[in-house]
Amino acid sequence: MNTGKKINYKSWPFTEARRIIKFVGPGGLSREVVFQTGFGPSGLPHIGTFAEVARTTWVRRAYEKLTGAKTRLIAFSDDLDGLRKVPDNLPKPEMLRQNLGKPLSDIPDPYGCCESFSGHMIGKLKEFLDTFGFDYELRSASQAYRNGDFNEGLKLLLRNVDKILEIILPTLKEENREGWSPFFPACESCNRLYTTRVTGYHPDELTVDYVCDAPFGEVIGCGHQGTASVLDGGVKVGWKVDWALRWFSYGVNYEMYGKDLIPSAELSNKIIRIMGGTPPCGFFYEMFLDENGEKISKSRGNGVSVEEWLEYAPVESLAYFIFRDPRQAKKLHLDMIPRTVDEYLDNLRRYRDMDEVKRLDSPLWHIHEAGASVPEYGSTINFTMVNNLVSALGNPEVELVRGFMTRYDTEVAKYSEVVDTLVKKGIAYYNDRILPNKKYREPTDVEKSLFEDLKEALSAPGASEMSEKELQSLVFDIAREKDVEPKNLFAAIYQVLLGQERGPRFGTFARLVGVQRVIELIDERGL
RNA sequence: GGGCCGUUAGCUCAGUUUGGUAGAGCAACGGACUUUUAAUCCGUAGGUCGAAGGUUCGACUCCUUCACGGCUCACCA
Repeated sequence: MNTGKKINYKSWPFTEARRIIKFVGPGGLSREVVFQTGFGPSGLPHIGTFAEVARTTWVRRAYEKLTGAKTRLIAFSDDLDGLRKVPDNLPKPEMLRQNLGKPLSDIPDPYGCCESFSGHMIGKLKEFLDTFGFDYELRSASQAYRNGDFNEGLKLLLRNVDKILEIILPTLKEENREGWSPFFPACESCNRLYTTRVTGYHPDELTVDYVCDAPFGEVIGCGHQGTASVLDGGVKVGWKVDWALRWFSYGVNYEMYGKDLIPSAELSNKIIRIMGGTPPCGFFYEMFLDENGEKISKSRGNGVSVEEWLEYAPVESLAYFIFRDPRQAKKLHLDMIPRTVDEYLDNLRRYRDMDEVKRLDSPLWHIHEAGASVPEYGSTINFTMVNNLVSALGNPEVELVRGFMTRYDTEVAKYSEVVDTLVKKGIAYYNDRILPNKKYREPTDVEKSLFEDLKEALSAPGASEMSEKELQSLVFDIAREKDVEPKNLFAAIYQVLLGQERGPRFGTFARLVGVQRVIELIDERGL
């Protein structure tokens, strides 16, 4: 894989890959590079989850392409975090309320199907990621801590707790500094994490003393006093320290994060240095915004979910959208789906004629498994056209739409896979987003009589055998007979019969849906 | 208060790494197909590249300052 080495591919995953190459140094190329991405399992996976794994994967593939080196992607779930508040979109809120402050991995599954709360969420995450064919190793905090994966790092943290406090405390509000500890012991009596306070450190014994008496939301500590080992899951460490611990223990070389985590990443960098480790190559990305430019938040329900997007458009289009410059905040809303899909299809058409060098900088190369699975597409059919067509046909079957398109472009059959998805999604989009906004105009008196003429002509013997051309000229004849500009009658057909400003060529349309259907449309409007 | 991003055509964005008098798509407008209407083709118009200063023979591009819009952080991962 040396062919690409001298070429400066400029798409951002390659820019990132070059950063990693520089970062690991000449000796690093022979070692496996570890990419990481982390998730909080307190909720269901969402678009940010998708974006983070996708982007990390793109950089990973670019790095592999440039170096031929081996890589791994660790997907890490923070299931040892305590439940901080009861999510309002989950069942059994009362049960969850009673478990506030306990590790997510030790709380029953509110859906009742998995072994724990976090088990359910991790299962969903896995399902979600597998849908898109991502390659990753799933790990969880509960396993990692309890298996002792982090023990070496935890020892170092305890031995250097003074230095860590020195770094973290100045970043806290005055009133929170007193008594703050990077360690959260799980109370051996009530199993809560956030109600314990560390009262003493014992680096030689590898333990901490604690008392479980702190208030946490609606709950308060049980009053238990004890000593916990920092090893094997006896304590969990606080967020920024946790991040450093993971980097240290797994030898993470690359991780992406939202820009809200920049300060956290800086602190974690300092902490891992105290531990004697090397911080990974970090990359922050901008947030997703809704149509009003506000940050997308699941709890507020603004913006778009992955599920919604996939209902109306193929997954490739979402990947295509997310691919664009991660350093630029992106507005994400459903109304931009048609444009995004069309742009994606445009790229697909152009991809065929690109040389290898250009292809590597195409978003399609990246989003389709490093160029391994870019579909062929040469038709001019796009999402906008499908939408117009579906709209004109009035919620048709997939078959009917395909038939219509074949008339327009005989090539369509060659790309049936792409086109069929397009049509299916287009129909869903039409039903949910266009149909509710249709406006049927009442016809004028003149138009009424024109429609009557049209209906009469279409009902005449032999009309059902008319060709597209004959049907088309029928409209002209009828209009001219009454001294009406033909274009006005066409406009009336779209606005009165179909409830839209524009539409397909009448002859083709009538031929496909059948003369009888046109008559029905006229009848339906009470003409 | 700290950090960050953005500002280029009506809209959505390329172009900035490696300086050489601005591009695409859509929208608009005009035309062609002896019938403008899912379309296609040809063409036209549209930008003091947020502002000012600096470096340079030359700046959208590099440097400095500022303005505007927005995001984010202070233990919540």
